[in-house]
Amino acid sequence: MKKIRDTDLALMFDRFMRSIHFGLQQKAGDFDRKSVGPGGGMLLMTLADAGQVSQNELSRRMVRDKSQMTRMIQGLEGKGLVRRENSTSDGRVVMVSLTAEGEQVVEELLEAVADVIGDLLAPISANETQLLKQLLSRIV
Amino acid sequence: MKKIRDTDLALMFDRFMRSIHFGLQQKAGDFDRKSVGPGGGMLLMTLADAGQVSQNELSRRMVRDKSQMTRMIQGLEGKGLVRRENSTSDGRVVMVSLTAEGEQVVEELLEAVADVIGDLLAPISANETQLLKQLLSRIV
DNA sequence: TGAAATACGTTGACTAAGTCCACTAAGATA
DNA sequence: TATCTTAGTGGACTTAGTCAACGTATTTCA
Repeated sequence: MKKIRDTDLALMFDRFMRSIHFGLQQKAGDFDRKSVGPGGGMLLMTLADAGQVSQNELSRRMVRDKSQMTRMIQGLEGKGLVRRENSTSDGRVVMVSLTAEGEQVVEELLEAVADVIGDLLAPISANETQLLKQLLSRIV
Repeated sequence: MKKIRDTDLALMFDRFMRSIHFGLQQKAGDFDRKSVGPGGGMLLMTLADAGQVSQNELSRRMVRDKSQMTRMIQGLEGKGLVRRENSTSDGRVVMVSLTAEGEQVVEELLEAVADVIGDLLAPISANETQLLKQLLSRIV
């Protein structure tokens, strides 16, 4: 059996992510009514996970440039999926959260993603999946 | 403890990959003499892993559009890092492989990536890392 | 307290990545 | 041979990512 180097993780992770995007794209018509795209989808999912957070925190979590955050959020705001509010405690920060419609879109999105990931995870057992998630959660 | 959903894997994987890119960027000056960038780097690493393969196989492995493959490869060929040769058995296919210089660049790149990934994997043990790699290799 | 440093977000300008379609040429099918 | 499929190329376009400059709000600390 071929030895797996740590660096192969990069290739494997990349491939896994791309497979998700690819799988989603195939069924994008089913749920991407608002055409949020991959980037917007990730942002919505992050918000679903994080609740109301500052843009700064978002860009930290998603490891994206703050300028990119601004623009992604503006796009989703225009579609009525997220809400921006000035923080009451710090005049510099803008808090972002999902609107009701955003919640609904994210729900459909999560369903589709779960579907695709489910297929990808088929080769390993439920226990192993659990283990994988635990390991990853400790890393990131 | 918060339940981790399967869909969170997407967020975690994405984040991990971005952390790698970010980490590499910090030290890009040390090894990216040819400025291959993230995309070129992934391609070189894939080639290092695969040996001589067709473009088609490459685009399958890397889950990227074939037209994108063409252009990425042209870029690296121009830098003298990869070689393109017509297949002797099938006139349609182009076989791609690393040049000697490409081998050297990829070696430095792998070292840098190993370094960054090593840092990221710090929170888990060597055994757990091994486990993680085994699980992933069965998935992708 | 007030000046300097720092932090959050926005914008502009640019480069890289990804998508989609049409097209050529070689192979496969029948 | 006529037709279908497959590998790769190129064009045109959209999205993503980078980098620096700027405005405004908050800390820091002399």
